[in-house]
Order: sequence, then structure tokens, then C-alpha cells
Amino acid sequence: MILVVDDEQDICRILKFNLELNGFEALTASSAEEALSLDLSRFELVLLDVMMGGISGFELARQMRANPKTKDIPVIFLTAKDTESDLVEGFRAGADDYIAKPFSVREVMLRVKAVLRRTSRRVSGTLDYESMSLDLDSKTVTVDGKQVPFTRTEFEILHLLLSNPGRVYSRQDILKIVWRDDVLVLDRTVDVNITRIRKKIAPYSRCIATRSGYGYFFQP
Amino acid sequence: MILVVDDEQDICRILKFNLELNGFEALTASSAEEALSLDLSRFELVLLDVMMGGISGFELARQMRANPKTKDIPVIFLTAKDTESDLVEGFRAGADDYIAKPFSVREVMLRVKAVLRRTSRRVSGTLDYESMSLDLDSKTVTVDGKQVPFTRTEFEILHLLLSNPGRVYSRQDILKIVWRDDVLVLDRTVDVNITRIRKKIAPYSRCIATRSGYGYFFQP
DNA sequence: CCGAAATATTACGATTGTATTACATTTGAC
DNA sequence: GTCAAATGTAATACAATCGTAATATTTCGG
Repeated sequence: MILVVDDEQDICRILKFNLELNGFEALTASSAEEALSLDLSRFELVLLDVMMGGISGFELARQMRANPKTKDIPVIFLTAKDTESDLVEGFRAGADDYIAKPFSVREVMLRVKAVLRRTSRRVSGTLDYESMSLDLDSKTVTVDGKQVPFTRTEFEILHLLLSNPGRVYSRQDILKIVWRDDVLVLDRTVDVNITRIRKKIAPYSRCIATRSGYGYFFQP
Repeated sequence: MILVVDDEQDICRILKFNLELNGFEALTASSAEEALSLDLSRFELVLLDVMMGGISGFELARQMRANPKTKDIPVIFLTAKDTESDLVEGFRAGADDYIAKPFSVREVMLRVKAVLRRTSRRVSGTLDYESMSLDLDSKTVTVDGKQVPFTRTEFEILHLLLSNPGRVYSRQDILKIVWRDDVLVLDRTVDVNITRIRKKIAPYSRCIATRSGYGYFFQP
């Protein structure tokens, strides 16, 4: 789900329409205040206008960064201003990208996809939960000090879930991120892999939780 | 120290700012000519725009490869062009990676880290594991006090794997690091060389481990 | 509690990925 | 140029992985 925040209604409409055309879900808000009234943690990405009455886009982004629940959500700024100080301020506020108005819709879509593709999955180091550890360099999983053999697919799924504990990923989300674009696979395949992962991380099976009707998530 | 070469001032500024935010030192140049006026040998990595007035990024990379002092400095190309032939020319000119514009800043940072991690190999001294020793100066391998004849390719691969025990290197990683940039070789070639290495280090064969779907790594 | 829908589990065959061998081509020393 | 070593490719054998379908179990809404 993508959130568009802009005080120009037309821009909100155009972006929402095109995002949906590209297979994304989208919601709009016409001010930072309206955005703040929403549960921001459920968005995967925020497209954010800088110049708005009331709270500015920069300020909203800063507030998002300050909140643990939203600090990792990527933000792309939309702005007519493109002077150096604004760019710097934008990135200081935590921009993942920057698009100057007037923009082409096509360019926005490209950048959205580019940012989402890399969203919040670390590529190096380890992810830990209690005595379970996932090493991104050696691509190994350790439970209670014992190394557990994981296949590539299983590893990638656990990596994804563990990257955002508590966040629910639909089967489609998981398919989009873990599987390559060109392979076509059934939703049910995810279930099977979840079962395999649960079996392998035995003591923590219940940490891979199911949200019936929605998908899966890692439950600390 | 990382050098950013791009004729768009904004891009230079954004990248410099974010590199510094990520703990790197960075310098910028707005043309290949300006870059050449610097002492390139002190940089660990160069982010290089392809399309620039005057000397192109490709040409600058070629000149760097021709100079023994700079030939091993990794280069990441930034480019709006993304057709296959450009990719081929890029890698021929010595690219370690390739980022198409528009890019997300987060992605650039990830790739910078990835390239630096890949290329951080010691060049002198010895690498030891139990009774196996790899001498980087004489380029010889010794197992149980006996010198084992290694070919150049085999030596380089073992060197790489032994540089980061436990870290998984994909076949593409290995190809990029061990083979010359202008040589085009199949992934499967790596398999064959791994087999040859395993045979030669007999007692430690199983230390060269396979991570199916990912690549190979040295297992202490 | 009941039925329907969603999820879990299992087994198995197809697919993909890896190992090994043999062979052809290239390289380099003499 | 010749020979031997080096090295990439292709062919084949082998093994692991992964997706599907069939079946069991759980969850959800009333």
C-alpha cells in the first residue's frame, strides 16, 4: 500500500490512478495532518509533497523517522523546489529519492518500483531474534547455536519476514519480492515453504504467524 | 575516500551528501578532465557518470585500467543508458557494477557497500587455515608442509574464498573478481575450477562448501 | 457449533542446480 | 615451432530443491 500526500487534488488523483494501474494499492491525503491521522505503519512507501500548508513534507518525514514503527518506510519527495539547500534538507529528512515537479508519471512509476525493489531488506550482517540468527553473508540460519540447513527460497522468505517483524506480508507480496519476475508460481507455494521454514526453526515455529485472510508475519 | 564524477551538480551533491551520511569520505568532480587532474590512486572507489561532455565515463575508466596505480580501483557506472550494448561496453571498460538512472540513493549506497566488501582482499602476507597456507607473495599453496602446484585461476579463487571465511560468493562475484574484465566466461567455469581446487587441497576439500542457489564459501 | 473458506501438511515428480570427466583450445617457455 | 601446462566448454551423471496436487486441519462468521 502506497500513500500519496499532496495538497493539490489533481496530483493525488493522477498518482493514485497510475499507481493502481501499475498494480499497487494507493491511498491519498491532502495534508501532512491528514496523513498523520492515518496508521502510517501499514504503508510500504510514501510519496510526499514538500510544500504544503501547515506541516511541511520535510517535517512529516522527520516525524516518520522518529517513530520506530515508520522509520524504515521509504519516502520519495515531490517538489517544485530543487535548489541545493532543499535537496540537502530533503535527504537529511530521510528521503530515499527526490522527484522535481513537473514530473512525468512514467518517471514516478520507475522510481517507485526502484525504491520498492530495495525496500528495507539489509544485505549484509545478521538478523537476530533470541537464540535464532540469520547471517546474510554466509546465508545461514542458526538456532540455539546449531546451524540449520536452509534452502535459498526458505532463506529469502525468512529474511523478508524477519526484516520487518510484525509486518504482515501477503502471499503476493512474498512472491513479488522473493521470486523472480519471470517465474509464475501459485500462492499456495508460499504456504508450503512457510511450513518448511517452521519445521526447520523448530523452537520458534510459532514466531512465523499466520494472519488468516492476509498473509504471514514474524511475531517476536 | 570515494570519488563521484558527474556533470550534473545536483547528482554530485546528493551522492556526496549521502556517502558522508553513511560514513564515507567523498569528493566530487564535474568532468572526466577534472577527475584526471586529481591523484586518482588515493580513491577506494569511483562512481562514474557515463554521459559527460568531453571525455566520457567509459574512456576515463579505460585510462584508469591502463594505469597500474589505478587499475584495481573499483568503478561503478551511473547511466541513463541501459541497452545491452552499453552494458557490454561498460563492463569491457572495467565496471564493477552498473546503476541505471533514475536510481534511488538507498540503492547506490547498498551497491557501494557491496563493491567495497567484494574488493577488500589482502595482497601480501599469508592466509592460513590449520595446516593449509596460502602465500600471497610467492603465490604458492602449502598443505601439511607440502607445496601444492596451483594455477593462477585456482589460486585467485582460493584467495578470495579464504579472505572472508564463511562469506558466500556467487559465481558472478567470483567471475567479476578473479577474471579479467574483458573476458567473457560461463558461470559453469567456476564449478570446474572449484572441483580442481578441492582435489588439490585434498584433506580440506570439504572446506570449500557449496551453498546451493547462492554460490561457494570457505567453511572453517 | 456448523459449514465454508482458508491454511497446513505430506508425498512425489519435475525442474533446477552442482559435480565430474573428457576434450578442445589457448598460453607460454624453450 | 613444439610441447606441456593451463583453462574454458560441453556432455553427462548426480543431487538438491521446489512446485503441485491431494488430503487433513484450522479458522472464521454466523
